[in-house]
Amino acid sequence: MRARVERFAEPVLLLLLRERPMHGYELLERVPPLVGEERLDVGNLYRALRALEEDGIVASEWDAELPGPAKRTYRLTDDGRQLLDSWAASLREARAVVGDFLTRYDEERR
Amino acid sequence: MRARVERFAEPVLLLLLRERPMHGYELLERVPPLVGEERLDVGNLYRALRALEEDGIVASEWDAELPGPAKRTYRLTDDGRQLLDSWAASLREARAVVGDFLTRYDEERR
DNA sequence: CGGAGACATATGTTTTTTACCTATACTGGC
DNA sequence: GCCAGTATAGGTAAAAAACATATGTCTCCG
Repeated sequence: MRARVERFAEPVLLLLLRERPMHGYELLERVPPLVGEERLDVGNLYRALRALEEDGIVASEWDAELPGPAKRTYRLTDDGRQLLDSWAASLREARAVVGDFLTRYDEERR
Repeated sequence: MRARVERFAEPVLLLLLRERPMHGYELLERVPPLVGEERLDVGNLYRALRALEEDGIVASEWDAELPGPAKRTYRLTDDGRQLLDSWAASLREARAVVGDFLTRYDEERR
């Protein structure tokens, strides 16, 4: 019964892409440690990326640097940066709410 | 796009019931401020309570103190206390994960 | 040179969680 | 008698997550 933040993978994705553009497979490896999970579902990751692209949060292009399987490099758009900022604000609130819960939990502990 | 902790209403329920037994309708009023939401869905609340009871996390009995509609008073069982403890531990972790995210977010802000 | 395994992207389906809506019953006050 | 507040409960739709499978490329190894 692990407590998890809803859709937390999304802001993590955006954060990583703000640091530098990368492709999906790399995100697949880099997201989990930040989320505190073993692994990220592959299918859902690519679906999420395409959804974010539809909404103009990320943009991608195929890498033509020949060798290796076709890969798409994603980068954060300006709208994406804004979305990340609002995720951050919202996560700060959520963290405070959990903090209040824990304070109250510790208070009346017995 | 509010960041919410998955199933957060449940540990809040348990916390409130640890403080003192109460009935569902009272929880309905007391949970939302702790969760940082406007309201808690009525139907889901009672469903959750019955599920928790099936699992031996809470126990309830009808109040026969006549006036008013029939009401059920819920209290936390020993198993419930244990579950609350493990929720708390898990929420502490989740809070730390979000904290790390925010630190990293603030670092490379630009 | 054939096959295993890592890299890379993607779709389909099921389950779980949440949201939304409706139903029922008792009581007090107007 | 009816309306609003108290109290519990079911049904169903939508959203999110988990689980499973497909397809193609390239590298390394025997």
